[in-house]
Amino acid sequence: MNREIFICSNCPMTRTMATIGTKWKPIIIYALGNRTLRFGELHVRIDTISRKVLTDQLRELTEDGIIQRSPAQDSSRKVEYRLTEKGLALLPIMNMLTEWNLRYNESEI
Amino acid sequence: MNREIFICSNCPMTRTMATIGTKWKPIIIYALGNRTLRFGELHVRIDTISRKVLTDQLRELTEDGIIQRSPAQDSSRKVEYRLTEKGLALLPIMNMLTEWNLRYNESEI
DNA sequence: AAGTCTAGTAACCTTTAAGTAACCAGAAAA
DNA sequence: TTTTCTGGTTACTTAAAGGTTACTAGACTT
Repeated sequence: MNREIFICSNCPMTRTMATIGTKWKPIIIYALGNRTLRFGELHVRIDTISRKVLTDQLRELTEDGIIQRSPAQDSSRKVEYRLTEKGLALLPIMNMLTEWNLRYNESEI
Repeated sequence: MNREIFICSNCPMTRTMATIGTKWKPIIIYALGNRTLRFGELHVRIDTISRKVLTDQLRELTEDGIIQRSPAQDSSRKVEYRLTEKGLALLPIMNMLTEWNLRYNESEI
């Protein structure tokens, strides 16, 4: 009965990657930070993403409860996005990832 | 001169994702943890990955300095892998990610 | 010697996330 | 009225990560 072997096929890391492990979600989360931004503002900041993909990813992040979409206060056609509490809890982790990368992959000696 | 706009197309998060943002790397790092494992042991733990992809990703992680590959001490044909200091620095961040996921996506109320 | 183990490798295929281009409709501005 | 803005949507394509299958060679075991 060797059930002690750690099986990672459905381990916490695998499940976590299934939720946020796409190319653009971490970048969108990072770009939002603790600001509230309109679609267009996000698109300017992440200027290499297509509007299609940005739309798709924003919708998924909204459905997953990581960001919140609401009409902009000064306009009915503009919408704005911001991180929810759930999303904000991710931010420091994202920041730590970038610090790790800065330190280990980008520092010049 | 509006250079204050934060452009994320080559921001820290984008660069970080370029280095570790693939399907299997975070999972491999998590599965290794602070252990030293042989190829076959890793494969048992991540049992849904193909040997081809495991080999590929292990080689990239080795080239990136995140893991270290060395002959096993008790055998010349077996090789073992472990996280480097650089890789170990990632581990707590990975753990935090899974804790986040556990708390926000998997908790039953 | 034959069979098994070990960590791959090669050739090719599949999947799907991401990308391209064109279009849309309502609201707002000129 | 026309044009621009805004946040999409649609139809299709592309790229590449990941997967499948078969094979390899040396080391080890029977």
